[in-house]
Formats: sequence, structure tokens, C-alpha cells
Amino acid sequence: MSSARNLKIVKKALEDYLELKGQRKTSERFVILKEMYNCDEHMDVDTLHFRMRLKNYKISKATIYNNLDMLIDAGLIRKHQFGRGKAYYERSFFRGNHDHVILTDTEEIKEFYDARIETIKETIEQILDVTIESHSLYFYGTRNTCDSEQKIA
Amino acid sequence: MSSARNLKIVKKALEDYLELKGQRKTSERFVILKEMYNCDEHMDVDTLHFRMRLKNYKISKATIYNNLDMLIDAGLIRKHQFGRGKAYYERSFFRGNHDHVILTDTEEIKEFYDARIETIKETIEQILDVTIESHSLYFYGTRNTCDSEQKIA
DNA sequence: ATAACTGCAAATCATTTGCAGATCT
DNA sequence: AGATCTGCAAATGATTTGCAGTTAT
Repeated sequence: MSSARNLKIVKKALEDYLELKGQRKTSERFVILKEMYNCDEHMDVDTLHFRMRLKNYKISKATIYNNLDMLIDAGLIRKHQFGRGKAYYERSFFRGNHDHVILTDTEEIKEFYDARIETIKETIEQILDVTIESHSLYFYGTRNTCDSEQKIA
Repeated sequence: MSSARNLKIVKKALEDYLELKGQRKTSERFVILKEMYNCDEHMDVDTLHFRMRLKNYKISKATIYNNLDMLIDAGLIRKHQFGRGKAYYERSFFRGNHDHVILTDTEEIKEFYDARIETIKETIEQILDVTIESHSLYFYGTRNTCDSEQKIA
């Protein structure tokens, strides 16, 4: 429900963006946006393409690539390069700021937020006399115990 | 001079590593190591290949790729993926810990070190019950003034 | 001697591009 | 209508792979 409401908000945001930029409101753009916002994970282009086909929505990867770039420019999604040469995307509204921990053994991705990254950012801005627009912070590690899986005693 | 001394140390480290792993001490491996340690910047495979050819050292890119992976495993170099799909490498000894600021307008890369990243790391380890082996932190931004270039008044 | 390594060229994989035809406005 | 999009297939660019010949041990 709140997800339906959220979708409405980002649809509006996309409409405004497209109008502002004088770009066309094609159905592909809204379908990609919807698919991205119906998903809580990080998604790659192949998966997105596959899911859309499953739903009988015919779209080419070229169009997906083009429009993901556009959605990034619109601020509606974010792009990540976790290691291995393939990009992952996630929605950026209704998620809050967060960074990622990549568990290298299980390929699992966890999220966290630590406000101190902002203070580091501010310090660096002052020291280097730059304006920082964004950052990417990834921690790579492994789980200590298997608590969530099979451990009991 | 100190650079010559440093090279000796990492050569020894590589020898030890290769012995330990039962891998062969080929000249290519030591030449790549030397080239990496004679360089203060972040280097990509093409540049490395080109520089070695300039010095009349014939080597294939496949060998460079293979051996960079090996040097990473040996802990002698680090790999970075700054945005655009191509990997960059830098030596890891005699440089100190640091993270990077990428100036998106000039493609310049600056380095910094802020100890607070360690405290964030420790917090995350506790909260998520994980052991973090490494991290990558990139800030993306632009220079505020052109002080180092043409500004006077 | 022989297992590991190198170079080459072909293969792969993600992403981009060119262009003809389709579609928003 | 007319410029912007889309889809397709071909191009690209970084990295990998298969394999025959080379080399360290």
C-alpha cells in the first residue's frame, strides 16, 4: 500500500523531470521505474530485463541502459559497482541514505548507515577545498558466526 | 634511493610469496612489480603494457592481467574500480592507508586519510557481527576554486 | 623432465552505438 | 509533422580463456 503510494510519488517526479527536460513520456520509462521501485534489492540489467519479459513486457536492453542513465540523472535511482565489472542499481527514494557491506563468501549485501561518514565528508571538503556531491563506501568482509542460519548451541 | 631500497623489500616479499605458494619466479613477475613500484599514480593495464613496451620489454596483456591478480593476492598491490568499467592498480607498500576523492570534472584523483573510517568499520563489525577485511571509499566532487591554476584576485 | 608460465588470438561479457522504423506531442 | 525513442544487431573495450610452445625448477 505504502509502496503503491510511493510509486505514485516517483511517477510524478519522473513526469516533472521529463517535462522540465523536454523529453518524452514513453511507457518504457515508467515501466522501468515501476520495476525498480517494486524491488528492494540491488538489480542488474539482465535481471531487470528478464523480469520484464516474464511479465510479457517486451523491451530491449539498449532501452533499459539508456533509461537507467536517465533515471540516475533524474535522481530516482543509484548505480553501484560492487567489484566484478557489472553495475547494480537501486531505487533512491524511500530508502534513506545507506552504505553497503559485501560479504565476500556468500555474496550477500548488507546495508548500514553511520553518520560519521558525513563528518569525514565535511572535513575532506575543507581540507581539499572541494565540493563533494556523492560518495561510495563499501566494506568487504565475512560473517562471524552462522547465527541466522544453522547455529543453535 | 629510498625507492630502490623499497623495491628490494617488495622483491623479497614477492620471492617469499612465490616460494610459499610453489609458483615460479619468472622475470615477467618481477618486471611488473618493478614497474608498479616505480609509479606513484594509479595505473591501468594498457598504460602498464605501453610503458613496458617503451622500455623494450615485450610482454602480453594476458600475462599482465594474470600477474596483477597474483600480486593482489600477495598483498603487494591494490585494485580500484573508479567508475568507468576499467580497473586501476596501485602499489600497496610504502604508501600508507588512504582513500580517494575523484574530481569528476578534471578526472583528477586526490588522496586522503581520515582515521574515523576505522571507527566506522569497528562499529559496523559489532553491529552486523562481521569481520571486515577491507573497504573502498570514494568521494566524488569538484574543486571549489581554481587556486592552483589561474586564479589571482 | 615436467608442471607452471607466457603469448597469441579467439571468446566472453557488459555496455554502447548506428540506424531504420515507431511513437509521443 | 517532426524530433525523440525504441529495438535490433553490430561495435566496442576490458578482461578471460584455450592452447601450443617456452621456461624455471
